[in-house]
Amino acid sequence: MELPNHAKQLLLQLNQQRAKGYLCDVIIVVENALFRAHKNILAASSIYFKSLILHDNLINLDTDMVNPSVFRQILDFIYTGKLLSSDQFSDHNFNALLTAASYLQLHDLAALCRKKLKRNGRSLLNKPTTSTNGRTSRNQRLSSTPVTPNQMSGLKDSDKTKRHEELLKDDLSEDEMFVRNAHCATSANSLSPSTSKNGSNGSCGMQELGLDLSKKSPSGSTATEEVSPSSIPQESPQSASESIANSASFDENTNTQNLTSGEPMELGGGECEESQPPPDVDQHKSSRQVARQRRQPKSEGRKCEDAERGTLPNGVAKRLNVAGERLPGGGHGNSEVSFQCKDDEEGLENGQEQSEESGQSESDGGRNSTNYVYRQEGFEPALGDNLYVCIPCGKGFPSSEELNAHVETHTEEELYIKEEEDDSYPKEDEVEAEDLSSQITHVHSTESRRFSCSVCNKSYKDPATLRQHEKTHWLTRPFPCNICGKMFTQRGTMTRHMRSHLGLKPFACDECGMRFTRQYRLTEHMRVHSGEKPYECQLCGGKFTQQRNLISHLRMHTSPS
DNA sequence: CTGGGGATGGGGCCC
DNA sequence: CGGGCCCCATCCCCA
Repeated sequence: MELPNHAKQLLLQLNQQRAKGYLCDVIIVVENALFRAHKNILAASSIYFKSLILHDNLINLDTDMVNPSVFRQILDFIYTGKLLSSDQFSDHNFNALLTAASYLQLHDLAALCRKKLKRNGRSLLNKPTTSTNGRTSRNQRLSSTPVTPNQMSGLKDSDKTKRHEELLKDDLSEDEMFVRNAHCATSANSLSPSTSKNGSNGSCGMQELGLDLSKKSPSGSTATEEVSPSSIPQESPQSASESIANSASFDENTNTQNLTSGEPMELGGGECEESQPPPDVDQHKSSRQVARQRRQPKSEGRKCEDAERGTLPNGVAKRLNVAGERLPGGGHGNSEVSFQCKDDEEGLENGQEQSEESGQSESDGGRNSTNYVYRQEGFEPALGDNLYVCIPCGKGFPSSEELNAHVETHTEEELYIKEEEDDSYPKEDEVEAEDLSSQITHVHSTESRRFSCSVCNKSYKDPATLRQHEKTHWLTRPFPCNICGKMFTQRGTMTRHMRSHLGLKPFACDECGMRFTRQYRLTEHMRVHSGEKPYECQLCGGKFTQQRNLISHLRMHTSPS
């Protein structure tokens, strides 16, 4: 007994899920575009994907072998078994597809392309011929003898680059080359409004953000062989899928990115430059790093636990639910959408309240749980595209910038939160922490701090800093994360947050190759190698490499136990 | 099993 | 806008 359409229906469902980001657990980065997908599907389609996604949730494909538009077609093919017929399927397109399919070891697709090219009478796949300019088409040569990623990675960089250049020349039409560049430029502009405002300078936005995708998940097959610490994403599959799904959810709601099936999420630019080989850090790998590699799965589980307990960043936790609620098209209610950890027994039926409350109380002490507007909270059908809502007046705005501008038109009295019960600055734990910190550092002199906050009386040296501080009292957070939607008061914090989404760690340790999202972390880390312990406990003489550990230690001294 | 220490990640915020 | 520091939270190791 066999259901005739079972496989077809299954694929259909999976493709729909992909379009909505449901249960997607891997991000594929192609140039500046992000694609979400399901690991199982990719693994079932290609040995190459299978090996890549085994250790990584963020895959960065070699941009010389595949470009975003081609990869979109490929992804569609993987999920549907069909190559959409359209005018765009020129021979050039099939060549590009063939190259990419070979690179990704999608043998069926490669065979289809070869067949199509052969049918068009232009295929030189099986019998290399001389092209009009007398050159042998290296693309076709490659296609007939697919280069496995391992083979490719075995090439010297120079050879690889050369080969890529050859492939590019042969595979991509002038138009495609143009599109690639234009794509880069436009996506730099499609970065968050704030970033795009700064212009792209002809480079892709990632670099402006300090986001180096190639460093995160190097192209080629390195991930298939040995997983360097840097290639292990910090993001659990769970959080990755949350991010993607959540991103999709409000993309669909806000039409800001207008995702369609397989359409790349315009992250806001990527590197136009050729992907760089990963730094060879394996031989420097410390035992600790190896240990960390080992425990990575556990830390993923930990994030699941965090989600359960609502200790994930509030925006993430919240969108986890919102994504389920607000997906358009009906039929995708909460019951169908589940981004829970697989071992989550408790479920998220009441998870929205949990994540909203506990999630925020964790990181923000609960202070902003009622103060700040999240886009989803402001999302009402009546608001249309004006999803950035000002709480005091209820007006909606299409962008954070406009909301920001609007907020500034309010008077201070309107803007500041009159919550006497919560405005006991500093809070108790802050006082305690300050007591501890005061044992290490001295209190700032207030003499030169002429500019004081009218809300909490904190004083600052210059008006700009005061203004920056005052924004922390605002009702809104003007800088949303493009991936999870979490809002931030400072753009820099949001940018930093984005790095954690993407597992981007631009700051590498020269000693062991370990990578960090922040320079300061690297500085901190370097003391591990130098053995420097500049922080000394005045009570017991204990020395520490990090100030925070000294503070933690001091807490041990001062605690009643 | 427990507590302390080492190390790391993420957010807030000031400079 | 980046750097730096503070906070909290967490993990792992080890005594």
